[in-house]
Amino acid sequence: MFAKFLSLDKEKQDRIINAAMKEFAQKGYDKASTNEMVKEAGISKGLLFHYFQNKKQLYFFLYDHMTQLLVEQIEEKVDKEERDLFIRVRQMALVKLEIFQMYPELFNFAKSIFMETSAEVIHEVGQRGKELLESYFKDFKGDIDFSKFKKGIDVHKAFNIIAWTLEGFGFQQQKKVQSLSIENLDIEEALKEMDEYLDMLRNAFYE
Amino acid sequence: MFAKFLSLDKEKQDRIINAAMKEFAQKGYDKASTNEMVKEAGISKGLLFHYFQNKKQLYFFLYDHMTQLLVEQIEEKVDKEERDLFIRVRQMALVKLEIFQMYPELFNFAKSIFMETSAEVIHEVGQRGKELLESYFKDFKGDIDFSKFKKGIDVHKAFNIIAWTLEGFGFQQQKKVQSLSIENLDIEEALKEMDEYLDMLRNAFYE
DNA sequence: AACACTATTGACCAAGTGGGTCAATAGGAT
DNA sequence: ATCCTATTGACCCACTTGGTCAATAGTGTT
Repeated sequence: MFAKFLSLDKEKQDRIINAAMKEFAQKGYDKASTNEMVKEAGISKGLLFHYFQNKKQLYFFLYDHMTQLLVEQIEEKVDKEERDLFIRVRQMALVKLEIFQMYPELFNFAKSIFMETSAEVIHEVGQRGKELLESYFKDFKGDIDFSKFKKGIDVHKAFNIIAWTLEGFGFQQQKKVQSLSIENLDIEEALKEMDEYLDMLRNAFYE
Repeated sequence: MFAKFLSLDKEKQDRIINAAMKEFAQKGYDKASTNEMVKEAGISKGLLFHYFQNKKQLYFFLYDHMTQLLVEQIEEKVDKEERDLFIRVRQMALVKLEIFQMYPELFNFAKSIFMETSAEVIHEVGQRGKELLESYFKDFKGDIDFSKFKKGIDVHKAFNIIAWTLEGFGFQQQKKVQSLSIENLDIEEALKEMDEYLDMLRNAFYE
């Protein structure tokens, strides 16, 4: 169904994907403008509608395509046998970083889907989202080794603190990239800093 | 200049303020629709433009009015002599909670201002924002007692972890309020939970 | 050169929405 | 009755929307 689009050279594909995700993420389905997308992607209006029948089809193409990418990457790069929470969390962060470098708008797009209120798409979004996200989180909770935690620590709360810290750190880095122009963010440096945060939390929560 | 508006009964004022902040926060200045605002507030289009000359004036009224409220409340309820980081942070959280109960959209509105890109308002926003936010954060960093921290702890990072945890927790509670209908959130319960998070972090970082 | 075939453009369309206006009405006070 | 203000919502025109389509550019084959 998207054979024409998928046979484009990858660079152009990605330009279109990123432009569309950015617009949908910022404005929501209804207010997102296909005009803005084509301007940002540097293609003509006609071309976008040559590849995708209409706005809705484009939206769900992005949804499915990006979901697939996410699942693939997690499957490939996260070791499901690893039982240490911090190592698992770190692996997830690496996956996120890698994807972010290719599709900087993907996570904003994903977040925006949760907040979507448009009557046009909300039903179908609801349907597709359920299964996937559930299986994804069940996988993750899988079998973490909680015996390493100090006695008396509420592991659920500890997990939240770790997640929120990573989220906050990620957001901070994202803003840094946006302000300091293009990809001259020192990734090594950022990872080192992230590890320092994780070390602090490991010392705080592990025996 | 806004005498007419300010002499309205407070309930109606707040309905209008909340509706406008919500719309601006969700869509950004340009795409925010005054039609949506009046629909949400339950007033007529004409009335809104009876109180405010135009959209821009409304926007900056909200900006100034909410800034003032925030500063007042912090001035009143945060003890500047208190040198313990956790106590100070908790006081700030209480201020935030109180404001949130009256203006649930205020913090979303504030966040949206930072991301505003509209040519119409961006310059003036930039100008007003600077002074205020700077003085606000200088005040806060004021003179916290860092001697209570464990040796070897990076206090800057510790502060970030605390801030991100509070942010994450706050966001979680906000979502809970939105989904579980109106104000039947148990505030006592929420505060207790927040204190448990703060206790965990105090144990982690203090000697 | 001539032809075929696809990729790509952008002017164009009808429908809808935007901010803002204003004559008309409702309500209350005197 | 009269005056004054608060409030309404139909209306205006400019602009944007998703989507179309005839025309053009580009590429390869003969």
